[in-house]
Amino acid sequence: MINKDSRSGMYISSSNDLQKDEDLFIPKDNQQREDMKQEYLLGQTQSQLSSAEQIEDIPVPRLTLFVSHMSLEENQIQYKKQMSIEAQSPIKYSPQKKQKKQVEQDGQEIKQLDIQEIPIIQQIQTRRKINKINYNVDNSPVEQVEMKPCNCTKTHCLQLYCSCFHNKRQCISECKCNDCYNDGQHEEDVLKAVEQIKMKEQRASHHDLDSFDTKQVWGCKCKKTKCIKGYCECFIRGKKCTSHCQCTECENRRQSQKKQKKIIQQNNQINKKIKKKTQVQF
DNA sequence: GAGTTTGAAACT
DNA sequence: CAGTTTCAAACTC
Repeated sequence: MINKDSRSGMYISSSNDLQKDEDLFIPKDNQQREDMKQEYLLGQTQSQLSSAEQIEDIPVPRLTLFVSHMSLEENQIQYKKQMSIEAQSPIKYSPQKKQKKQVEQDGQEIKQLDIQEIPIIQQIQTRRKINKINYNVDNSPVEQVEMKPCNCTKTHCLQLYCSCFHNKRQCISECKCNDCYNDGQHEEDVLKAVEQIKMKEQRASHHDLDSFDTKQVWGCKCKKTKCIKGYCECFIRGKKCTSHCQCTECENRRQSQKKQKKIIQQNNQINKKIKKKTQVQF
């Protein structure tokens, strides 16, 4: 069931998913916590993480190591007691506030060590600013004015081709779309279209894909553009391509540190050569 | 701004 | 599920 928020114009699933997510992070006791963890991990490994290779780059799940420093102070011994490792889906992992609250509840100082490699966020964010087109890639609040208008001609702005529709937004006055149904006056048609897409998702997808979640990236299939142009789904979203992608000659993959070092060395050598040449010429 | 290219989405 | 078509955005000139 999908409803529409009258203030934001966004389409909202009325299921109690949020509540369920909330529950995930407030386990009543250790046993319950353990059960949920096992259940979640089992689901992940069976449905999505079929191989170690797949785990390499994908955004799911996020593993968090909880370490207790309490025991350290008590015994004056330099050791850390591992409490648990928890898997957290990128959609479901709790924001920092929630985690802090949980720490307070436990009455212990728990330090979180993210096992997942932290990406170079700054770099991505800079590029995001440049490439931020119609997709609300970082889910930041976007004013209607900031949205790039669409130009749909044939789809009544009721298919995922339409970036406004895809972002769960009504078309704006700047849009140059033809015969637009995504204008707030054809709510029934819009809801029908949304339902239809959701139905298709359920039938086709093998994971909990949400076509309307533009933060989710499940891999591009770029063939010619090396994933470094605006045609690439991953590139647009400021993400590196992963093993989910079916792209060819990709230049948007995370390189190993060794490779990166090699490239830097090569670049330095080239720069040196160029410097030498220019010095000789003058 | 028009025409071309591209890859996602939709269709068969 | 794979191949094809349609679509709108990105890109080029």
